[in-house]
Amino acid sequence: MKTSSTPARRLRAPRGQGGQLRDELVAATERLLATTGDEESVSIRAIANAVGVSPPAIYLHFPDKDALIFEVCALRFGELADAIEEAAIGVADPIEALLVRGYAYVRFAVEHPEQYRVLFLRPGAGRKLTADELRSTSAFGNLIRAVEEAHQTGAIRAEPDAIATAMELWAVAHGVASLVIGVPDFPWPEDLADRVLQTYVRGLTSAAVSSS
Amino acid sequence: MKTSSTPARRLRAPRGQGGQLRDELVAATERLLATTGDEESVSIRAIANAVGVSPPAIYLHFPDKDALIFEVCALRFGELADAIEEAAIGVADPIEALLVRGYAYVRFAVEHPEQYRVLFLRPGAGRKLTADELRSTSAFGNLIRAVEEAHQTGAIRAEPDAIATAMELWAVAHGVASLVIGVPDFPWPEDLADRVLQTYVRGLTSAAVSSS
DNA sequence: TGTACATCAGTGAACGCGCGTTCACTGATGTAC
DNA sequence: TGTACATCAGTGAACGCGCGTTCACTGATGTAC
Repeated sequence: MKTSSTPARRLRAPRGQGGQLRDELVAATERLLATTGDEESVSIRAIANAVGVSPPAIYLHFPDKDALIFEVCALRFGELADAIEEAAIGVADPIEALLVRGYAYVRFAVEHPEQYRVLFLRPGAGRKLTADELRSTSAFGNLIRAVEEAHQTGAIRAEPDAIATAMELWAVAHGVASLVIGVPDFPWPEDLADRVLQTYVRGLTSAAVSSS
Repeated sequence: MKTSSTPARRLRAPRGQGGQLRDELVAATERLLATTGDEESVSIRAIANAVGVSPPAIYLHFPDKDALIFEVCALRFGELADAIEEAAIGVADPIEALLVRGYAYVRFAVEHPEQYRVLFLRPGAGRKLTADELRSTSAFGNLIRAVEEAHQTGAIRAEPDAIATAMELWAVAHGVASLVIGVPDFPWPEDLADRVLQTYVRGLTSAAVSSS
């Protein structure tokens, strides 16, 4: 059963519209990544076939395969950031806002496991993500601000600072997301993300530990 | 620079000792996985070359490549379980025991990132890990017992039960481990695992929430 | 108003490569008669 | 005590495959004179 037996040759773009194919390539790559979930199995030939174009045509718009994959990852990362912000809109309580962000993060990951895998779980996923880049990313920056807000209202502790606490929150949400994605056959409870995030944030709200 | 230019042909095993090569194949595969960190790049040819044997010799001991990789994963999983148990020996306080288990888990993962990747982060890693298998695994079973102990002494809440709480603890530890492995260039604080686990367990120790 | 030319958006065939696996074989060693 | 034979632990060469990428090319379309 060859599912890709439809050549469906694409019409050639008119004179000035060469960049049009570029967008279609990105879209097709994103789609293929979503269905296969494995960067390795998304081949230049498969992408070209999905768009209805010959493999070398891709090199008119991207220097190599890595550049194409990277662009798709960047797009997905933006979508993840948008999904989180959208979820946090209009949530007044700063604690609730933190929880809602965490849920949105996990939901995005579980609903797009293959893309999440490409973003954070594939070998060398974060290789290009340096400290400055990540900190300037809207997603992480927004989370830091949300933590600061919760801290300034006295709702949570944030030690030693908001950045460290944001990292911890990220780790907790990432833990639920990547575990559910990585071990999918296990009967994870529906409310795993809720419980973990609530317990963690409760740990942040409780009085400072008295240890030395 | 070909590092594998040493053929170093291995001596043929004596008559009854055919299984000897089997062990050497497993050891070499484990070693290669540890250095490359990617199952895809650990090829039949590379394994055979590392042992000093021809590629087809592998098929005298394993039906296919998957069977060999799976056996190596199972071994590593056992080592992870052992490392956790060893760390928990002699820790009387049940809360401290939970924390110590979490640290040991994260430490194992960070010290053996490639093996951890093969165990839990590669595509299809947990595909073969069904609920019953995992529950009967010593590693997860021990964690459940540790949670029960902490619950019975009144040190923590465990809702709805110890199994669910064990899953949550796993998710939290896995979060730190896989994030540090997945985004290695980010300046993670040294004590990220400590802080996350402590905060989470503090959330478990605090009084039950009053929400409806 | 016609024509030579440049440009653009691609195509078709082929490159070398490494992969997992198969197949027919070899040669030492033990065993039966 | 010698010899034919079975078995065991491998080997060497080759299979078909899909991969990323390159190279020479095509043919429609706009532009300069």
